[in-house]
Amino acid sequence: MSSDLGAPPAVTRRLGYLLKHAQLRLAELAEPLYAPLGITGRQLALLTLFGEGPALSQQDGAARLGVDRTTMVALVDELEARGLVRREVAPGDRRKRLVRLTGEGERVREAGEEVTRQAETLLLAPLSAEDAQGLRAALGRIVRGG
Amino acid sequence: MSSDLGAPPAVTRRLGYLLKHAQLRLAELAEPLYAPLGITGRQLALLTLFGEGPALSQQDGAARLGVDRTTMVALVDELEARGLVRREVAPGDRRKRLVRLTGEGERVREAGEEVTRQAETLLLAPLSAEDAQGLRAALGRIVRGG
DNA sequence: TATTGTTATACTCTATAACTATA
DNA sequence: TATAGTTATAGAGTATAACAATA
Repeated sequence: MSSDLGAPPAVTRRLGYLLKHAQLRLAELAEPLYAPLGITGRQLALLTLFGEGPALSQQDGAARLGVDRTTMVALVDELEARGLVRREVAPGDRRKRLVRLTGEGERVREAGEEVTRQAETLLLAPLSAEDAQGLRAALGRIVRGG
Repeated sequence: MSSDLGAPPAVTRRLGYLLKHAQLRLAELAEPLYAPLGITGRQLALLTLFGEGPALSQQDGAARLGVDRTTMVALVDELEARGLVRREVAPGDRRKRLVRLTGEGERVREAGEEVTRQAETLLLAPLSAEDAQGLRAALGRIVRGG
């Protein structure tokens, strides 16, 4: 009883621990799949964000992602440098920059979303389809704020 | 259809997004509760880790938490400076430092774990008891690596 | 006056490399 | 030679403050 290193440690039952490590594991699974596309998971999230629905300004995008608008500047800079998005002055308000995907950005987004599905499938592999769906739904409700 | 800002955005259905924001929300709920104890959530996780079972060396602790051993040095430094833990040379191996909670550290750990339960309860409030349990179990299985 | 994007700057978190002591 | 802890340093990632253009 002195080398009881296999005992279930309470830290690993904390939600904070579980959420952090689930995220780490997802990143581990996903990054190698993104690498061939030449983008990071973060960048793909941005392509997904700006690629859907009506064009968003940088600030709209920042708000949705929960990051600061100054952070968004750098993120959009990266994508613009790779030719995946372009900035357009908003017709109605010349202060705003609408972020739009280029043709190449659109292609990368589609390929990336397929890869995201693969990574999520790997992460959720230990769960039944039902439990996987339940996990996603539960997280969604938590995030949208009880 | 130009100001369709309420449409469900695909980014927010990605597991990466959900996990990150669930974590952010938990931190939001928990940090104000930890503040009166004079510790951060991170520090409490360390107290929980080192407070249970047989004493762990810094490196053992680092491995369990999934951080680098150099990171662990700084984390233990903080707790030691607050008088919550002390380092002891391991009897069998003078290179190792066993991290043990002081009496004060034990008191803070207990208070902190109670607060952690409260924060988790707040986070899980939108879920039924059954779904909350299902979420914890699903995350556990994912993290332990299916 | 207020807001959007931008820049400069600083802060936090974490890891890599190199050192010391022990094994 | 290898391992545990340590230190110095550097790299992400992010935010705050101040500025220019526009509203």
